Amino acid sequence: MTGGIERVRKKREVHASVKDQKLIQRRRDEMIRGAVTLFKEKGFHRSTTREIAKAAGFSIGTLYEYIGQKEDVLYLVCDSIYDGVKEKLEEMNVNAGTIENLKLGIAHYFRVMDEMQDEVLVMYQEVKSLSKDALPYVLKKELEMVSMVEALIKSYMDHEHIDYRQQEVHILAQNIFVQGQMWAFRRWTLQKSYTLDEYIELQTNYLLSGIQMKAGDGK
Amino acid sequence: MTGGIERVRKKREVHASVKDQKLIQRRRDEMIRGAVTLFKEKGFHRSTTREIAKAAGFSIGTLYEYIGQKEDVLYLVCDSIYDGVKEKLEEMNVNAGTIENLKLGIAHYFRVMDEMQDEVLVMYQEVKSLSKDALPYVLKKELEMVSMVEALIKSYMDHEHIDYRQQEVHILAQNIFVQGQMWAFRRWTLQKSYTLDEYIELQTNYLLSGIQMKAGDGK
Amino acid sequence: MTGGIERVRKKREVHASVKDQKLIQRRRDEMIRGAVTLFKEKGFHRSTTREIAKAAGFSIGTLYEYIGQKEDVLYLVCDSIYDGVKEKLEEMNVNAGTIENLKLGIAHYFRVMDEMQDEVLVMYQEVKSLSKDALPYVLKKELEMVSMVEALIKSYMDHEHIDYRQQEVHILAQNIFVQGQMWAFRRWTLQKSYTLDEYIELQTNYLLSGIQMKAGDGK
Amino acid sequence: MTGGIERVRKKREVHASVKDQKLIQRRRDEMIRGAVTLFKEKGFHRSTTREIAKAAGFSIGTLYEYIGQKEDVLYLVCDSIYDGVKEKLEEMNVNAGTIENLKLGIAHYFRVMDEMQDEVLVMYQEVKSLSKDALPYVLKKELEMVSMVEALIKSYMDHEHIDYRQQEVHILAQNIFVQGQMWAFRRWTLQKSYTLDEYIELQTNYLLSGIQMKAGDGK
DNA sequence: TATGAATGAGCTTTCATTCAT
DNA sequence: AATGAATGAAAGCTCATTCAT
Repeated sequence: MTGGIERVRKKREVHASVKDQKLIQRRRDEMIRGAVTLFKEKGFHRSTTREIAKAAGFSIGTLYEYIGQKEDVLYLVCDSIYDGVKEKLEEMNVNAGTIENLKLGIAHYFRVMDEMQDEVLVMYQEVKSLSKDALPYVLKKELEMVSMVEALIKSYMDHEHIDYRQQEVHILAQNIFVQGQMWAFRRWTLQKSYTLDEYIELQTNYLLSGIQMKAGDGK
Repeated sequence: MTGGIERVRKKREVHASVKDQKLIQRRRDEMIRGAVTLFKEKGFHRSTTREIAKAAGFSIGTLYEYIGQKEDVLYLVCDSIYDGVKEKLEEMNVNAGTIENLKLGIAHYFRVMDEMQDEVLVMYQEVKSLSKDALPYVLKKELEMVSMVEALIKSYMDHEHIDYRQQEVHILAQNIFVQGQMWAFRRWTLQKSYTLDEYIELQTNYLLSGIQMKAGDGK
Repeated sequence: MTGGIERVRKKREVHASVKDQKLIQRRRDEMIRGAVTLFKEKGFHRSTTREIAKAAGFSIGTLYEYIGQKEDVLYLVCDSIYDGVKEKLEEMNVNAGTIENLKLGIAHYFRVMDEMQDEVLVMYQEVKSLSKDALPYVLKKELEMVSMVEALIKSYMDHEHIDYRQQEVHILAQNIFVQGQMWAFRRWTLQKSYTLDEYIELQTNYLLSGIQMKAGDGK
Repeated sequence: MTGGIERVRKKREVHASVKDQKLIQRRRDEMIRGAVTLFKEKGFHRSTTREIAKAAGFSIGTLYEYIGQKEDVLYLVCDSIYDGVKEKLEEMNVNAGTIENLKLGIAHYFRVMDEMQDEVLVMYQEVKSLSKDALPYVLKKELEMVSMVEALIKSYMDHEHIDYRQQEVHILAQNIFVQGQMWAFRRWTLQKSYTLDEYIELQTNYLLSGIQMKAGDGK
């Protein structure tokens, strides 16, 4: 099912009748902004193309000048959210490898998830609606993000000369990644029990205890 | 959005024209079985009521003798999956409180998630399609399941006289719970890297290191 | 383009959701009747599916219970017209081989074309709108009709022991066939200049002079 | 429907925003050339104005500088094809009235039909799509062409002092005219059975036998 | 209780036409 | 004179739901 992910390179092409690339970018941004709001509220399937066009601020005819089919909107939205998240994550470049750095990195990731929780929610509820065609492009991006988390952990472990197995670091990265999303998609329960700061502290302590135990062993 | 969860008591009523309760139960079971297969493949929105009826083995007219609207099928499916999971979890009653017991409990939960991964996937991809009306009933069940995990941890901690804050145990339970689902809904990447046993071992070690560090502190 | 005609055997399948074959036949007959009237006036392309449904006396939803796509209506119409023409032609079985018989046969064909001129017109204006898929089935029927005319001529020639080349009889049959249709699709000019009887007489004389000259030669 | 034909005089006006008549002519020629190719392949209704513009080598905006509505393209195309056919027919001016001349004239007409069979096909498949408004202009041209054939026959008959009724010559002209078109629009069957030369010979023999029989009677 | 034909609101998508640049 | 982005009416088609049998 996902065997083709590794081979995915370029972005998926979305058909546009309009030729002006600048304009395409601008209109698609408007489209995405509107669509996120809409999908947040009603989901992709319950949103009509007319509603999407309206939310974007143009007519249905114009919408179809910039996409080939309804699904393209979903792809553009997912793609854009990933880019947004990735960009925000890259803002904070933390490679020093100290324990402080690791903590900061994790906290930063959780805060990004908090800021973009609507988008994260939309994406997580809707990716599965993407066709077999578009899915790999999005999943590839997700893996890239997990890799970023992984790099952060390795940077720390290398710096501290902690011995680790690739598998362990990988699963740890996945856990952190999912716990970040959890804050968004389980907010109906989590955000009633914890503030963001509490959540960050609890999860960080917990994550680090796992890592440091290892560190204790390793030394 | 979910403020009403606590007040939810009875099951949500699903309209049926037929009176015979036994028959209702039988037909709905057939319906659910067919629907799960269908939703697994095409999702709720892309499945038509005709397809659901066919998969269940009866006519569209008959389908509507046992439900009020299409969404009811989704509700029944989600409800039934939760019941299924819960039942399986309850099969293994592990309250001894020993470390072995905790490990067994966690492993058991992960194995149940593995066995029912299709169902878990369906549920996780589709709950968001439930109306405001039906959602609370389903979320309530989810909380019950988290509570089961929580109880398992507490039982261990109490037995070991480990000091803990409610908040910590709660987040731990949520983590375990989500990690179990993760095995199902991130199988596209996880199940390429790990066998179920590896996954269980890695996650258990990791979870316990967090807990035991605590234990070390506590004593 | 038409290389596949010879291999066409069964009727082209037109999708129907309804199962009752009797009902399908009845509804399709209603549909065809309405559609012919409509196509006569506006042509296939300018007629909407809603108009077709209305002309047939049922809703758009019902229309699509009996066809798979709009084009199927055109196919059914063309198919039905051919069947109608063929049936009428077969009513008069003229194989005696006398000159009187030949004349009667030709006259009968022209009269059928006159009776069904609306249908003939519709078919001639719209066959080209059939997809590559459906066209062969219709062209095959046309060839069958030309063959009927051909048989009529041969029957006469054999009876009169006239020597003929296959090619000549074939082209003669094609001419008669087309002259019959001509009465319908050039009615805007022909029917202003001639009554049907005049037309029949003129064309018959003309056709026979060609044949009989041959006969004179042959003897 | 066609009662107005006789009163049709000037060409139908097609709206143009551009003033320069030379330019209009040039652009329309480009347009017609492109459109014929397009209509040949997909028909008028299935061709979009964008495609027409593209095939003509200019933008959709420019297209509408030279026509008022889509249908005008069809009118221009039909009109142009008629002009083309007529021009070719007039190339060979055969009025000598001899039997040779008649044969040559008929053969020439058939050869023109063969050369322009794509155009003939397009025209015959699409005239019916012309509005009530434009049709008379085109039908008038058709009658003119039938008259040319008629003149050819009369010229022969007069020269040979053959007695004829107007009606007979008229129907004969119509037959020849239609047989020429037949070569184009029934090519799917005719051109598999005959070469053009065979077709010409067969039809000519046949036509002449009718005429000469008459001649024999007449004397 | 079971059936499936009938319905029509509503969906996605197209495309002739306009008009500011 | 030329362009092409914008428009929205209208098209084909689907499908949840009803109801007579």
